[in-house]
Amino acid sequence: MSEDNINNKEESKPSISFIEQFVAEDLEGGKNSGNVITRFPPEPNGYLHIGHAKAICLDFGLAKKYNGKCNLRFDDTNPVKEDVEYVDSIKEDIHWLGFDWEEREFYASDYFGKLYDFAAELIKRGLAYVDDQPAELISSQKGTPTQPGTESPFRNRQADENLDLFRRMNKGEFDEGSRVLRARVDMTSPNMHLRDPIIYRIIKSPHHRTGSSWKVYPMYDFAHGQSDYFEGITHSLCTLEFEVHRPLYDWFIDQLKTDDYRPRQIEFNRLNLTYTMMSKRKLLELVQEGIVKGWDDPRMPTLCGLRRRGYTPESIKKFIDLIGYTKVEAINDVSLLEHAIREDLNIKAPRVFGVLNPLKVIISNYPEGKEEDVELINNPEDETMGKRLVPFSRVVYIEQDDFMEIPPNKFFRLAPGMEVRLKGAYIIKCEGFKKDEATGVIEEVYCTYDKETRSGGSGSERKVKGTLHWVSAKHSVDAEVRLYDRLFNHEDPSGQKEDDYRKFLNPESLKVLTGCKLEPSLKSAGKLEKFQFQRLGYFCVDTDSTDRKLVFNRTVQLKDTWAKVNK
RNA sequence: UGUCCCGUGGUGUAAUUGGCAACACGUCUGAUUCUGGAUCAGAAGAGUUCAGGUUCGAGACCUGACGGGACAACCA
Repeated sequence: MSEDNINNKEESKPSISFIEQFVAEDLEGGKNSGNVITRFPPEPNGYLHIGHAKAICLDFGLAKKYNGKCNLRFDDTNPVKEDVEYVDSIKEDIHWLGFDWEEREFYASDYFGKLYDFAAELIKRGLAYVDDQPAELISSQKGTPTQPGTESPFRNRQADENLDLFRRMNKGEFDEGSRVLRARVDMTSPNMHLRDPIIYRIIKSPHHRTGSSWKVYPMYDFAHGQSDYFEGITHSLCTLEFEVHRPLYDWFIDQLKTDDYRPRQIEFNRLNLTYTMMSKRKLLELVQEGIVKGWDDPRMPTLCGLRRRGYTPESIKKFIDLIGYTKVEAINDVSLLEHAIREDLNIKAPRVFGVLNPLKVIISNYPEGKEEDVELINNPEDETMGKRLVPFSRVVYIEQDDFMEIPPNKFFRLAPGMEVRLKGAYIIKCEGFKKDEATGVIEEVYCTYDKETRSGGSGSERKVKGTLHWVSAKHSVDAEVRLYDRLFNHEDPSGQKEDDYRKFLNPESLKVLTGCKLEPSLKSAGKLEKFQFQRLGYFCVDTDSTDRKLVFNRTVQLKDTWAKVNK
């Protein structure tokens, strides 16, 4: 192999997605004067979820990489479903992810005037007509994917009359549903979207931005492509289901454009995650039916839910980077998302002691009333995070799981006669325990400690098989800890034809633990602050937490090879 | 009985545009560890849905099957 080849291998760039390849080609071809302008176009009718994050990362990320701009545009063409509540949450979530649209905050409703004029122009050119038929009739005349449609009796209405009716529709002279404006394309097209699509309908509810100045509203298909055109979008990135809409968008732009410029639409696969679902409608049902506690319930795949769960924007972006953009409809394993958050928090989260299911351990030869501070490293992955002092005393709590009366093989924890290290403190030996014979519950464990084995001390070299986390009973703070598991116990809960997704709800998706014992330093933790509870997982302070009642959420468990062995 | 899109280890993606399939997650070993975490070393696992064709050479190109998906809201 020549030296050149070796160098090439070492320098080989990470591959870019097919979308980015198209963009790069356009740039090389001198299209759009070398500009890249994208847009993220949410409808303000729900909260953003991780699937939207995939689009956001693409739209904003690509623009940034190619020195372009990305607009935020709310597709607010349906006043009956949309609300400012959603506008605000969407903006917050995009910022949280770390993207910014500067002053370019647009609304499809900004273009209602232009869109109306364009529709009027289409009428004048004989390319649009007012249809007086009811919805069911129009629908039945559309035909089916395998059968051509039939033409409306109003299809050949004269332009003057169409124009007059369209104006009067907008003045509120007609009832909702009584008339629509349709584009005059081709009722026999194999593409259903081209069969004289409805482009305007009468809606009399007020709009969150334009109030009641309009009585007629453009359909999404009539607003979206043209909005891109008005904004000078060069690359219009969207999900696969809009592929069949593209010919329609092109048809509109053909009527509208005055030069060579036109936005290039590129479709990619939407994000699917195992054991959850992304349908906004179904997520709304979970909220409305009280199955979850709100849009920001930590079990939700919404960005606010993930944020409250303890996910970082970096971990979400890393995950999205890992899964890539293709045209294959894929379902991604949540374990990859979990890997991303573990990897991020491993570096960032300070380690602390928290005992979820406390078991009292009495160290009988440790002087009563004595207490001492032991020093612990905050994060072995990052020395700059320093050390802290944790109080130790005669009575400590350990995890119930860390003691067994009759241990199986390879149980490196506490059991009668066995020794174990209390991390950062001493080696202790189990001398006995107290058990409620009726229930079989272990109530207390009695140990002795080896004074010489204090961590960092002269006798600390001695090895024992297990190391446990612990909390001094006297100094511990109580907390509620919420353990989350997947919301559904089916990989694809909403993809089952026969069964409603509700059938697959995991009854154990939330377990609330009270009386958990935490080390005292946690008392002052701020909301959403993240920690690794050593040997257990990553946790963050819930937004419900107060000074009087600490509440933590478990973001994700640590990998647990013992649990696997134990199976 | 249509039109459009897609088929690469268990999962998600690569393959310098035609030169004998790479990475990540997961899985399994082992080392190490005062977290059964992290880290380190290693392993197993696909011959690219199938059948033809073009070519010296195909995961890439062509044809045809097969399989999956999208499209029939006055939703977006």
